[in-house]
Amino acid sequence: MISQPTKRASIHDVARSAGVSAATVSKVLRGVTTVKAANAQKVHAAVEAMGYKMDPLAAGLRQTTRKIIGLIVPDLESEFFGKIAARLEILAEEAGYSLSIVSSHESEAREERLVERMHVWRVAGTILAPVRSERGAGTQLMKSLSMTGALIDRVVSDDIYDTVAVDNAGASAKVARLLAEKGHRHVTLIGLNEVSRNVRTRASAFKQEAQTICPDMRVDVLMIDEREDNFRAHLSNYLDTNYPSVVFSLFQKGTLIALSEFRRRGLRCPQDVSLVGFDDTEWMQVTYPAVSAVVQPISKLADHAFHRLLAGIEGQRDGTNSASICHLEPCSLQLRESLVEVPPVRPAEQPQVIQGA
Amino acid sequence: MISQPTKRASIHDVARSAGVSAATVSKVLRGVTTVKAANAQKVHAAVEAMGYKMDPLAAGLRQTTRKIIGLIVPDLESEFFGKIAARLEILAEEAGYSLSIVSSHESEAREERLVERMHVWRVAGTILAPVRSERGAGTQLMKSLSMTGALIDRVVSDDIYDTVAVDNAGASAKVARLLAEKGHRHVTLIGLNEVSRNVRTRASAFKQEAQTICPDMRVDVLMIDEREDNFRAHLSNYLDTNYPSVVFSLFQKGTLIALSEFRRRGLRCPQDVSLVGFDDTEWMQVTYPAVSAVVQPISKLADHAFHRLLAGIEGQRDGTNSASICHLEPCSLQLRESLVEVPPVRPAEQPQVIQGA
DNA sequence: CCTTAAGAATAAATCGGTTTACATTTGAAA
DNA sequence: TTTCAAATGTAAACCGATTTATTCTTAAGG
Repeated sequence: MISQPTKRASIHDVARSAGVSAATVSKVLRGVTTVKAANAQKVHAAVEAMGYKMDPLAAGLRQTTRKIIGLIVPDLESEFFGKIAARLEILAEEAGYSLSIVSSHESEAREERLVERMHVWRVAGTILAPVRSERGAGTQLMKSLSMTGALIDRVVSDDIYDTVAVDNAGASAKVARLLAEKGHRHVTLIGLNEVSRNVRTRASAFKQEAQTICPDMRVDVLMIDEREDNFRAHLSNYLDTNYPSVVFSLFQKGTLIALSEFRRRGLRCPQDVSLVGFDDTEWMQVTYPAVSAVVQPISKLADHAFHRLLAGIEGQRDGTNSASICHLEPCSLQLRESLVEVPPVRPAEQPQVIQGA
Repeated sequence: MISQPTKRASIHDVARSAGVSAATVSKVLRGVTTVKAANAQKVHAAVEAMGYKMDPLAAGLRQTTRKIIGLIVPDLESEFFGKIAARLEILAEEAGYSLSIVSSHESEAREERLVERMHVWRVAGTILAPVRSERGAGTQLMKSLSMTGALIDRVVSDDIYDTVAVDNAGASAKVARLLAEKGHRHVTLIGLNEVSRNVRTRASAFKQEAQTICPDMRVDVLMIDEREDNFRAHLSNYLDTNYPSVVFSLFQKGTLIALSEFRRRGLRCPQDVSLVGFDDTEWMQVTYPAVSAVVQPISKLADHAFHRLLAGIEGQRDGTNSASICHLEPCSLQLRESLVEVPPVRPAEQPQVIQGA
């Protein structure tokens, strides 16, 4: 709430003070070497003396793009995208860019507007984590505006942009093999039918792998279309008449709901039923039992996306225009107390697949 | 990865196409009324025809500040600051600004650099959530650069900037009164001695209120200086020889650790020991028992900070330079299963205060 | 019909840098 | 000492808008 009386120093003020031209100051500041050492010294002294800081936005005015990278995520509240943003911020700065973070708030319409915003801001490149998939409105607009970019997370592959995502299918298959090894023959997958394809991919990959390596494994899929609110009720209803030896939750909150539902109905975990979750988080190591989970390599995701984008930005005039790359980052499995060898066999129940409303 | 062949249309192109001057186009676009309707129509038609979008950064070049508001938070991974950022993003856009979100990654040195970045970006105002407090490096630099701003969250009051924070003391006192009412006479507070003063404020306010309204209440304070890793061990050690009727966790993760530690040692919650946490989150309603918690009014915090900042920006030339305002937003209490009336009295133990290493 | 003031439109300056095109030094070879 | 190329330096154009100072219209009043 203070009024700034003194006008900010410009590059011309520095030039005058140093006794050289503005062009020379510009060269010195950008590290161009064709400047006599004596003059460079004078410029540095002047800059120091008057505390000059150049305006990075004005600097980019003459270029076609500015030293800015755009990041569009579906939400900022989740740990996942928060970590992505935090990591990318560091990477961008190390590369001399500043990161402009915006959230589409899970709205495709907004996603489209944000893509346009990145365009008018003349960002050097945009990393888009689409609300739905690589076929959403945002990606389309990016293409039609010929923007440089990369896609991340809820994405499979694209003809134009490089894509970087977690290997959902591979991780699910790995869990399937693990559960089979541990003797589990009755698994329940729980998931939410979101706009994002991720959860569905996880489910189908699990089923396929299970089918292949262990045909006698019963796999129930509890996939709810509705809002989360009813999720617990559906699960509870299911557990009234079904007794899986292990539950594999395909989304983070489901893991928590399953754990608390076990407790509510007096099921001991892992003695009565094991639990594995997709997506690891801090609290899973402090619950009792600590929960086994698929760990998504969030930092690596960000690293890879960033390097793909940078390649796109810097190799702009690369005539080859090589085909886009589709990168899948493998997940690791964090084993904790909630998953054990299958308990002694109980009377077999009839296979059954519940498909939510 | 596509190269953009066609140069972007500028305001001059639009002017030429519409058969008027650039100045006229500028007026039409900014809604200045001294333009003949016929010309305005032509401009709009031309804009539409060539898909012109003005460059918001070039537009602000001539002004002393741009239509940008800066937001500096200590981290982006937490739900708390994620929600703050998400809310402010919406508010800023509604007011015609765009929000530039950056994270200081809990580093005061970085916080300082980010304040400087906001300055060179010539933002209209900056909302700073300091790493430490209003007396940190970032706030100091903001003052010495005469920047417009507002402080949020880890902050009490300031002579220059308006401050907006949660009423930590009030909430703690409210919990103290509630626990007293419910008959609890042995409470354990658990907290982490962070750089932020928040947790310490919560502890001392609780003690003071307890002292006042219920002098016979025993209040143990378990405040750990070290990293979180050892926290669980300290708590476990404490519970070996102490039997509080309720634990009040002063930070979110502590709530989870307490809950799981209860289970590990076979303490039934809430029958054997009640639990209340500071800072509510999604998972607390799905655990068993569901956890009672102090709900921080995150959105309101953001709303208030934003309106204070906007007042600062727009009332810039307000000669009165009214004293800064210190706003405390009250918290509510979400009662769930984990807190009950005090169980039948057990043999009294000797009062004791444990102060972590 | 002539003045004159308000109303509209615009050329040019400006913001703070970069880049270009050209001028001036410098230094080594002739 | 002369010559020419390489090394340095700079004025001016430029980026894409806004704003100012000025000119050109228009319309009311005498």
